[in-house]
Amino acid sequence: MKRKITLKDIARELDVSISTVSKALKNSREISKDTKDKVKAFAKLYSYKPNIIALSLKQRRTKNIGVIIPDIVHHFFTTVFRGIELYADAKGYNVIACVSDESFDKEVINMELLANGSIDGFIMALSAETQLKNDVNHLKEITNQGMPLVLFDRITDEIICDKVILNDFEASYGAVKKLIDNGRKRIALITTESYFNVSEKRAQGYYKALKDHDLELDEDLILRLPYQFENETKSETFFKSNKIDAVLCVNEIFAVRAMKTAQKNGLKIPEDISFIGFTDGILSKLATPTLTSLAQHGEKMGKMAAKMLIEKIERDDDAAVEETFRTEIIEATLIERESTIN
Amino acid sequence: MKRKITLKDIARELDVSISTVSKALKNSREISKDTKDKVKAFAKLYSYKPNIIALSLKQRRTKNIGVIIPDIVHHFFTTVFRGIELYADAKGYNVIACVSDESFDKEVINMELLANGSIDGFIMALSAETQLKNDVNHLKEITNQGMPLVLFDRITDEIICDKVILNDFEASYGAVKKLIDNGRKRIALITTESYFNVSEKRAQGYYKALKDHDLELDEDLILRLPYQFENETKSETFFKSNKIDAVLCVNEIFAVRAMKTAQKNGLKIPEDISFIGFTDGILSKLATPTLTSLAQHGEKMGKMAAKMLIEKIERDDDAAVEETFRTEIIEATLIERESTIN
DNA sequence: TTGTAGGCGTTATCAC
DNA sequence: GTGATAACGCCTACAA
Repeated sequence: MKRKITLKDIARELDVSISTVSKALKNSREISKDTKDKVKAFAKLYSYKPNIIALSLKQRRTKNIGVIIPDIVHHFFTTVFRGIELYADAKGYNVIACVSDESFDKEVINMELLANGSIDGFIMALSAETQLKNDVNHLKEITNQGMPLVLFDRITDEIICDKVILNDFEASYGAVKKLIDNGRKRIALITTESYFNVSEKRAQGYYKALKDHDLELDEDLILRLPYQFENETKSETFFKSNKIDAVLCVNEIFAVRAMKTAQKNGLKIPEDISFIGFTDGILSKLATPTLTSLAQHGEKMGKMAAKMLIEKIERDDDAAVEETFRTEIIEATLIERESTIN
Repeated sequence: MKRKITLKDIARELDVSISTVSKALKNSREISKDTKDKVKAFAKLYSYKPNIIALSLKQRRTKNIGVIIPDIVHHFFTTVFRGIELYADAKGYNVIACVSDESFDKEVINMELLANGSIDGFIMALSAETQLKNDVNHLKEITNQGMPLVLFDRITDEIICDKVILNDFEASYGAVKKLIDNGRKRIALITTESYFNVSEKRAQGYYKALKDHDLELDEDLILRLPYQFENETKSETFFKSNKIDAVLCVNEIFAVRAMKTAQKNGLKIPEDISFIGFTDGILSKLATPTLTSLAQHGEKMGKMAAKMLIEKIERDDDAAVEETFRTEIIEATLIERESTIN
C-alpha cells in the first residue's frame, strides 16, 4: 500500500518543522497567516489526513467500541447492532463487531484480542455457552482493568456494570394475561432448551400470570426446544397430545414454526388457538396468519447501550467522579395481529 | 480507564532495559534463561499484553478490515457479513462494520474515516444512492491510495478491483426457464424501483428466458416497487388487473408480500400461480406456502470476499508482484419448495 | 513566529 | 547478554 502523506513529508517539502505544520493545520495563532496558508494549501493538495493510529496511541483513546453478539442472523441482535452502529457513528465512534457464535471460547478470545488497546469499551450479550457455564471471569478481568462495559439482553448478575434489558417478566405476564382475558385456558409456553436469563424471566412471567388467574401450571404445556431447531416432530407431538388453546413463544421463529405445525394438525388460528411471540421482526409481519408479538425495540436498546457506553468512556476523563452503574429497562410493546383475537 | 502494564513498567520493576524485556518475551536467545524466566513470570503475573495500537503504528498494519454494507437488516447482507467475520476472525483480523444505510454521504464519510489508518482494506457493497448517482470517486481515491478493496454483490464497472458476485443473469434465466417448463405462460417480474446492478442483471435473465422460449415481453407484467415498501395497493392492483400464472421476485421479501397479496385475491399457490424469489432466508422457509427460492450463499460470498481481501493485504508485502484483479462468481442454487410445482 | 524535545508502546539495529 | 537509540506519526510544552 502506498504510504499516505504525513506531517513529516509536508514539513520536509515546505522546509519548516513538523510542529509548525501541525500547528498550522490546527489553525494555531502562533503561526503566521502566510505559513498557515502555505501549509494548508499543500495539505489540501495532497489530501493530508492525520493518521488515526498515531492519534490513538498518543491520546490513549481509539474511538472504537467493541460489540460482541452471540449471533447476527437473529433479527433481534441485528436490530440492536443497528442501533449501536447508528448512535456510535453519530458520535464519531467506529464499531468493531465480533460474533461469538454462542461459543464461550470465541467470546473469550475475541474479548482478549480487542481489550489490548483496540477499543475504548465493550457492548455485549452473553453467548449461550457462557450463560450455561456461568463463567464470567473474562468479563471480570475486563472490568477490573477499568474498561467500560455495557451488557444487554443476555446479562448476568455476577458482573457489576451498566446494563440494558427488556422488561421480560412484565411483558410475558402481560401477554399471558391478554390471552387469559380472551378466554384462553390451556396456555402453552414454548421456550429454549438451554438456559438463558431472558427465557427464564419470561417463563416466570408466564407462571405468575397463570397463578394470579387461578390457572394450574401444567408442565406438559411447556415445550423446550433447541435454540436452532430443524426438526418439527417434537412440536408435532406436543400439539397432538395436548389440548392447547394458546401459546406464548420466547421468540418469533419458535412462534412461526409452531403456527405452521399447529395448522398442519388442523388447528385454526386464532379461532382454535392463539399465538404470541417475542421479537417483532419481519417474520411476525409476514407470517400467515400475521403474528401478534412483543416488540423488543432492539434499535432503541442498541442506541441506549451505545449512549451509556460512550458516556462512561468520555466521563472516564474525570477520574475523580464516583463510578456508578445503572440498569436501563426497555419496555416491550404488544403488537396485535391476526394470530390473536382482538 | 486504568493504564495497562507496559514493557516500560516491567523494565522498571525488574531493573532491566526495555529492550531486554521485549526480547525476553519474544524468547530471543540473546537473553539469558534467567532473565527470560524472570521477565516472563512477571509479565504473566501482571498479565502483560502488547498494546495493539503501538504495534499497528510500528508495523503499519492494523489487522482490521472495514466492511461497509448498505443495510444490516436484510438477510442477505447479514449472511455475507457473517461469512466475512468468520473468515477474518480465523485469520486474526477484526472487522469494523459500518452501515451506509443506503446513503451516499454516509458511505463516503465512513470510508474516509476508516481509510486514515484504521484498517488494512475494505469490503463493501454499494449503497442505493451511490448506484443511482453512479458517483464512485470515493472508491477511486481509496484504490489510488493503494488500499485493497473488494466489492461484492452491488458492484460497479467503473472501479477496477477484486469482486465477488452472484451469477444473477443465469440464475434468473434458470428460474424463469423452470417456470416455463412447468407450463407457465404469463410470468411476471417484481423488481426494485431504483437502479441496482443486480436487479438489472436479473431482469436481463428474465427477458432472455422469455425470448428464448417465444414468450412475449409484456411491460404490464413488470412491477417495480420501492425498496422498503409498506403499502400493498400497488401490488394488489397488479394482481387484479393482470392474468398472471407465475412470478419471479428479486428478493424474498417482495416474494412473500406478493404471495400474501395474491392469496388475498383468491389465487391458489402453486396451482393458479407460482412464485420464485431471490435470497433463501428464513422467510422463504417459514412463509405459507414455503417459497421456492434462489439461495445466494451469502456466507460463502462473504468468506470469499474476505479471503480475496486478506490475500491482497498480505501480498502487498512483496511490492514487486504485478497487481492482478479477479471477479469470483458464486452460483445461486434453486431451492424448490411449495410455491412452485415440482 | 518558529523550532526542539519528549513521549505514547513497541521493535529492530547496533554498540558495549 | 544487555542496553541505548531510532523510528512508526502525532501532539504539546517549552525554548529560541
